[in-house]
Amino acid sequence: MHKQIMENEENKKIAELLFPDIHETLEDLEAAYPPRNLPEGATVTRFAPSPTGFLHIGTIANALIAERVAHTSQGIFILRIEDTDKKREIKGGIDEIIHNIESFNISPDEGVMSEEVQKGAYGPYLQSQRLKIYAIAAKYLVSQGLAYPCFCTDEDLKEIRNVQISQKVKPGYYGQFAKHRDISLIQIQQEFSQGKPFAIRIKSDAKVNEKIQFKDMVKGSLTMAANDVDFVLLKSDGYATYHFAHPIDDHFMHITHILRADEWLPSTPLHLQIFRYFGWNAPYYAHVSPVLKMDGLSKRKLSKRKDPEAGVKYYTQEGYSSESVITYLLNLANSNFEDWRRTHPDLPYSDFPFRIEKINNSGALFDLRKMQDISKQVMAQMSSQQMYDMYLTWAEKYDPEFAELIKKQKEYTLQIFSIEKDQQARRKDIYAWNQMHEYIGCFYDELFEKLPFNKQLFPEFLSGEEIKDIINAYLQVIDLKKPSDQWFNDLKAIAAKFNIAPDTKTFKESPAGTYKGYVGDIASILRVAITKRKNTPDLYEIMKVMGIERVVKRLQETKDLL
RNA sequence: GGCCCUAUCGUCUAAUGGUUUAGGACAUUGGAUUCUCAUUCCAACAAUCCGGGUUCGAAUCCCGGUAGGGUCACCA
Repeated sequence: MHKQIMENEENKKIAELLFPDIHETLEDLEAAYPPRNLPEGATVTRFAPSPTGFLHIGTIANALIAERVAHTSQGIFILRIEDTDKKREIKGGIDEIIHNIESFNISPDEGVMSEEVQKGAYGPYLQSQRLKIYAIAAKYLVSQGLAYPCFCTDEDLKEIRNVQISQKVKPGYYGQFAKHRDISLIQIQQEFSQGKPFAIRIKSDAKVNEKIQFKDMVKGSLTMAANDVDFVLLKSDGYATYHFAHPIDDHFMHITHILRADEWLPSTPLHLQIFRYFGWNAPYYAHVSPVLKMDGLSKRKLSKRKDPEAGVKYYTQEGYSSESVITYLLNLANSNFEDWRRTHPDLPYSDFPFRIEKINNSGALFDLRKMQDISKQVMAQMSSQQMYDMYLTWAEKYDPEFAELIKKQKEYTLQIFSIEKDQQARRKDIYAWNQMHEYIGCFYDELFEKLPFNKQLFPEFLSGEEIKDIINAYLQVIDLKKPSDQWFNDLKAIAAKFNIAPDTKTFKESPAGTYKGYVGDIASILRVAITKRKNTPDLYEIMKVMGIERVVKRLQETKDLL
């Protein structure tokens, strides 16, 4: 009993020696960050990326999930930046993260809003600015004998590891291998006098073969070995490790649900240990599997180095609309989203009742084809104005010349976007903005002139002279004010003059040689003449949008090329 | 290697011990419609990893195998 009291005294002295400038206590922190006043059932989630300069599509998926979980429960979604690894940090990384999640409509209610601005009463939200909080927490653990300073150098740790390898035991700083575990005040003072740097390690209380149980909202009930490693809490540079920052930040920010990547699952016992040491309630955990890719015969995570589609940049550059990416990711996370979308085509995705429990508990292969299909559907649903706005935003960055052109001819462009767009949807021709230039380029005279003219596109059974005659014949009757069926009758009439069948059926059912072709060939000639392309949307609508002057001009010019 | 997780058409998945001839979507193939193409519509193809057990009954529960994934840092 007497010994216990002496130890307690010694621990307090060690804490003072290690953290002489820290005078605040855990109670002060609790008072500074009181419980949130939220409606029953509201969840508080966070997205906590590191500013390493590369945003993975899976990271966006997790951000989206966290945002949906918070906002479908009237809760709060926080952006916290985990910038505790100074070596990997990249300049401008924070702004890039913010810019990216915003472009996917993922808006934090609280946290880091820009490099300079933070919002909310539970900050700071930049881990590099929370060092004092970590120190207060670490000092508490040391004073309780639950953590201790470790003066090991990299070489010391390497040596421990080598011994463990030769003895064929588990590597790590634990038990008998944790050489500073029972370091005394006097020893610490000695190390201190030599100016040695130190890290703070947890003093694990795990018993041999001890198991812990916890429930994960995605993976279900889990039994894992209790952590027996004296892992690092505070690095020698004063920054917290993830393992320490996570419980502390999420406790004082009153996060209710931890949504994070699957790879954290094995370290959850460490985090639970910390919550227990502080006597705090642990939050709910939900570990989300990563997006995978086939590599030869095995699956692996989408790789930053090998797979362009791993980066968010890929989608923004190619011009997948944010709605398309969100739809795909939501679909991957809650597979019933697809059905919901079909039955509620007009509702915003935010109305979808997202459920953590529905998240799949194993990784899915990324399917670009599926994504493209979704993207086509999303684009087909857009109004012409929406399409114009979104495309212009993209083009201004990635195709500035064309952006100028469509800005100058906004009304014309809107009309082009409305071709074959009835009440419900438009044609599903393209899935990304980078296909748009080629798709609609021929409408603009400036670009049309530059397009190569290819005689081969005309029906090969007609001579240049015959094609000229057909164009002339059409020029005589051209009238775009007629309804489309009458317009088409004109084409049939021309067909008749040139010994061409009025429809496919007649052509096919007549004996060989009766007709040279069918009315589609007439349309084809006009199509090629005014677009220089073989495949286009509805010819009649194209002509109407282009206007009679432009159509006549292009038909005239085509004759000169034959 | 230790610990953990996972296993249904090629891909994403549904089926919560009996509603099942295992459903849908993407992809693929064929057909119908259309002035081309794209659509749209119809159809076809196609799966419960293997072996045991529990049960009247198993994709579903249990055990073992196999395969894949994750993780074992003063990175996050």
